[in-house]
Amino acid sequence: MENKIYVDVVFNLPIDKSFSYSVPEEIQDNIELGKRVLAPFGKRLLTGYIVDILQECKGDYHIRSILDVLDEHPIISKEMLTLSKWMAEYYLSSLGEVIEATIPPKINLFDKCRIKLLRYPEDMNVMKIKTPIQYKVLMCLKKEMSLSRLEKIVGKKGLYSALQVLSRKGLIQIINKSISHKEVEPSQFPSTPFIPTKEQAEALANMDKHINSGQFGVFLLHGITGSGKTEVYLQAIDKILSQGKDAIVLVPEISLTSQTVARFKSRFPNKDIAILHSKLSCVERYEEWRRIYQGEVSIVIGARSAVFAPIKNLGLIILDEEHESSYKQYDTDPKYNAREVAIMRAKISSASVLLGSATPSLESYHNCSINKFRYVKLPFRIDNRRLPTIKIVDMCKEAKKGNKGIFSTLLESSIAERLKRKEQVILFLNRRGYSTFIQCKECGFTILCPHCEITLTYHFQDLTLRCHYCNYKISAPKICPKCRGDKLTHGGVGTQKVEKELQILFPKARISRMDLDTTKRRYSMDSILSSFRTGEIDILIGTQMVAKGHDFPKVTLVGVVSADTALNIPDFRSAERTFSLLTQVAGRAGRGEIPGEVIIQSYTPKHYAIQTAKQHNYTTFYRKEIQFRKELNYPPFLRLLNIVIKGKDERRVTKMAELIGNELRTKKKNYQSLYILGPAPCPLYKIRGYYRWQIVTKGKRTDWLREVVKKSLCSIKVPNGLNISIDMDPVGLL
DNA sequence: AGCACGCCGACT
DNA sequence: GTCGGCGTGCTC
Repeated sequence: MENKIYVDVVFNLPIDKSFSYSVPEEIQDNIELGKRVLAPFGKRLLTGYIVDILQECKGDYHIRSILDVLDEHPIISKEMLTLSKWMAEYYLSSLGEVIEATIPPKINLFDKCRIKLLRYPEDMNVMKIKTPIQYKVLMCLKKEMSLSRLEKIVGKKGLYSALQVLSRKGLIQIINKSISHKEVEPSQFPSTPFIPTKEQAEALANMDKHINSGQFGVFLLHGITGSGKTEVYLQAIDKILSQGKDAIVLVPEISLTSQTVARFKSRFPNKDIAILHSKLSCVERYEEWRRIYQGEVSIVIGARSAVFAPIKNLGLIILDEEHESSYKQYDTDPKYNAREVAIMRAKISSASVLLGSATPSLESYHNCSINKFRYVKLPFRIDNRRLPTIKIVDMCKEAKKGNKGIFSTLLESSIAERLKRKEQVILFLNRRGYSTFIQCKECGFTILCPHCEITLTYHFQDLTLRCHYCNYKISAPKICPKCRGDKLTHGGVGTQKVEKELQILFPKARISRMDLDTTKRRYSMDSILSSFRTGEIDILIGTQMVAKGHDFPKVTLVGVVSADTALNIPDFRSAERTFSLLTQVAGRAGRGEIPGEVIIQSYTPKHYAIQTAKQHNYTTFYRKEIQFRKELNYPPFLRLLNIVIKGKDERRVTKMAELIGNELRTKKKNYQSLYILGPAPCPLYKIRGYYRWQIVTKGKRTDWLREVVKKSLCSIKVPNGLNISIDMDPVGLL
């Protein structure tokens, strides 16, 4: 006598709940955690994921039965399910949505879920075909048909129950050709001889002990630009592979995958490598995922979402440029950070994490200082090549000299010099002109919020300056509060403008621009980069994307058109971003034989982020920055959770924001060290007709933050036309 | 998220 | 009279 079995199922819906179903006896043997099921949900038929198996079912609701199990083998492993549950809780997302984010998109479309007609009833009455839909299904089915096709013909209404009844009567069969599952023997990998430098060897020896022990551990590899971090990655992976384990390598940008893959392939020629990122087509992505799932692959290289690669025996996750904000997903739920997820995944799977950066995030470096992470340093460049010399041009002085253009005389003459010598130039520009800050052209002063120390944003409707964290408001001054000068200007120059002016100054130079606009096409970035590498371009103008990881030996000059754009972004991380950006771009210069030179233009040349970048001094920058974070209660000392209210009707948005703000403030009394800032307009408070306000919550403990926010939001009904999104550990810049 | 129920305005 | 707007509430 078999016991009845129930399953808890979650769906890809914004519902923070699982639903219990009974399981028909015929498919009870097929039930397993992490498999997909076809289940009736209201009037709909949905694909859900088994997250629990129960012997009995309590609850006074009417229990329905699942229709079918869609997988032969679990699509979500036990470890991935544990990880998903943690993510759902931590990022305040529904489990179903998290699970859906961890598998390739539209995977359900690849299901060959088909309906087969077994026999046609001679007499409808004998078979008790009662409902019209059952009749319709039988009439439509010739021999075999996909479920989606059938749905199109007969409609969704009542289809699931009709199918259920018909399959019970043995008239039809529901077939799934699902993903198969191969167990593969981990093969021994012959290691290729490679001689690491003294520093690299030391770094590796440090890690080896822990990697060999097969225990969870996080390493921060702090290697200055050009110190050969990639070689350390390769060595670490070699170690992991020789243990029969597999590795995931995360890179911050899709553009970096192809060159990383090339490097890894030449190093591990007889290993299969999979690539995962969002610019792959659905089919390609699914195919790569399938290869990993079936154990054909030992190394996965990819962007953020590759952290979910279905690797079976995970040994190591590498995050290159771990400080990059692109590891944080901020547009769709769950708003996860691949760095945190990687660490959690490694913990669950007893694997290691290797975070690499020339400019570690404050959080990671701080974690080293409290011994949560292990710190490993590569302090020298390969072949002891010198770091480029950095010159800072004070643009205030430049303006006083009467130079009103974008380029200082030094930068202009330096460019001319390189052109004459047939060397290459990169001009870097952080085009974030949107943050309409006001800066004094005479003394470089920007007005900061007295409470939050972030740049105030100019609102032209009511001529005010506002803090978008706490909504501190003053009317926009006409003269500089510091030097009494009257040359207050709006910051922000675009790449197009730079290109135009440059073309006028140097009509013969071959200039190319690389930013979001010119790289939208799939391989356009690769083609721009390769023509720059082969010397078809003299000057490359670009945004952040030129700063990252590329190796151009012929580049001897890097110009930063304006270091202030990044510095004046209204965000508490603006100094950190400026420091790392300047360090990264500077790292592009002098990678060949000829030493490089960097010229940084700024109206605030004395700022510590710019000064420490000039001196290549991370430690000093860290000390100053961590002190600032401590004084103003910013991460890593307090944690942030951001609530964004979005809608087309501005008044309704602000009203809702106030309502939530009040609710939070009444609820926060039960908790210690909790701060509610705002509501205030978002830095980009109007996008495509939508108004956005935010409430920044700060607290010592993330669980309390989540609890307060959860409780406050569940007592508020969100009306139509308004959207509320929650962002744990936001990286800012919405 | 969908989908239905439900309760008020302008139409054949 | 009803067609249809979208507010509210539920889905095992």
